[in-house]
Amino acid sequence: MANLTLGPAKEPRSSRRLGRPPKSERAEETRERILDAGEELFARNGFHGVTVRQITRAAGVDVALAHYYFGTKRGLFDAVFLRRAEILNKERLASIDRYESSAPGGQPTVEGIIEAFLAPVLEIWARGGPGWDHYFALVAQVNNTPEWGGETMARYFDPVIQRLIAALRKAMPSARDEDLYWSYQFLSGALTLAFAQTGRIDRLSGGLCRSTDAAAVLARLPRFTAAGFRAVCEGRGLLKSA
Amino acid sequence: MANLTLGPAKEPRSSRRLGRPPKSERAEETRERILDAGEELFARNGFHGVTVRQITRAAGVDVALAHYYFGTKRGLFDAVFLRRAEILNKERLASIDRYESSAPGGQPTVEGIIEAFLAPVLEIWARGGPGWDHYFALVAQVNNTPEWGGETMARYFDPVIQRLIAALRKAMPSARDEDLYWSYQFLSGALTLAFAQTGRIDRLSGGLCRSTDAAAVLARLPRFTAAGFRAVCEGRGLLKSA
DNA sequence: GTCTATAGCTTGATAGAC
DNA sequence: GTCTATCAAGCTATAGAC
Repeated sequence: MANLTLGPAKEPRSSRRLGRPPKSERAEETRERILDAGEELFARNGFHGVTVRQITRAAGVDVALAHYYFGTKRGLFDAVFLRRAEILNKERLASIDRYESSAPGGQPTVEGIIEAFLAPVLEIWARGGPGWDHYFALVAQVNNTPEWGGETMARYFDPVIQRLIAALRKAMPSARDEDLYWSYQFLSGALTLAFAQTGRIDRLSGGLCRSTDAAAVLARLPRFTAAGFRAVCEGRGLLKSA
Repeated sequence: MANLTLGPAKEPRSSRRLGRPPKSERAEETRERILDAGEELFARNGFHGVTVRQITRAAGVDVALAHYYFGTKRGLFDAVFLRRAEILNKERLASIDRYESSAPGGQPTVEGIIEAFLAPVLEIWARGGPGWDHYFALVAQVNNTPEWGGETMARYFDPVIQRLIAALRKAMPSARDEDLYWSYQFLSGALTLAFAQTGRIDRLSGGLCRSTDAAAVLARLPRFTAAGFRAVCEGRGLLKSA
């Protein structure tokens, strides 16, 4: 049934497999096929909009295997979400570190930091292929899902974001923390809606812009958000309220 | 079952009630109670995450009544979405018109237009009560839903957005249309993630900021996005690619 | 308009043979 | 590891009494 209170994944009843000790190569491939199919279908229809049967059917394997490998439907979802989050986080941390330690004149700028944060993501989006495409669309949905969306995003991504905020704080020493956090919230919303690829901008622009155009986002979003950060975090006293 | 291809609402089989001719006051109240409950539950769990039974149970009415009034589950969803969209659009159009016809010196600015566009929404969010709260969270989810989300947002909101773009085009005559549309896409993502109230910024900021703080958004989002528009739409030649 | 009753299916999950 | 078979529970939607 549709469950209103969607907690974290329950432990698989048969506790045989929690980590990742796949025996044969055939088994590992089966596991990956389920993850790939789940990624695509969860991204397209959301957690509740897909059945385990649809996923295994798309993967070309038996229903029971999904439960064998992942325990519950939610366990499968979490596995999908985690798989690429790890890669993404490593890339972004490395990029920020690299920029900070080699900033021109030893003085990192807001523009430089945000570019360093966004570029790896947008380049993966542009060049990563359909798997990444689906994954980013999934992140967009989770980011906008009340109740468990915020908790899930925090669990997987907050360390990198804290790293980003710290870097920006150093570049804008007079900025207030509330302003930094809210500005990041705006950046996050803008970025993930771009990921969602809903086709809305295609309609709105009469075909001039395309939802799938990662290069267009890369060319504009860093500039847009860096200017936003400066306007909010450096324009003290002008804010109407806290 | 969970339906992968979610088209527009099907005509109710019993074509008795499509428009809005509610006879008794009692009947009208029943209808509204179903809409209210649907609004809240759809917002919290998405279209597929809620059952018609849960909605009618929350509304304190019989299951069959939901089908009597709205035909299908999707018909109910669309009715929920439409109800407040109409109000919202009227307010925003009026606000932009009002600003344009009374701009200081007859010269509307980017900041003024965006403020005029955002203020009504954010003020309704701040003061509208829980029904509006749920509604905005629902919009956030739909906006980030691939496949039918873009189509739905376009259907209900595009006329107002075209009005906004036209006003901005006049204020920045040298801006390219692609830049205007993409900038609006970023604004839309930032705005709707703020609506989503996922609690993520609460966690991220260690309690310093609250997802529910409409005043904080009102104080920052117009400034953030106006600066973004200027940076993208007025900084010609500096863009890496189209 | 409202409710009872039910048709007809699909769901997540598991047990157990191979 | 993989598959067959199955369960209890829940689903949307409708027909028909009141």
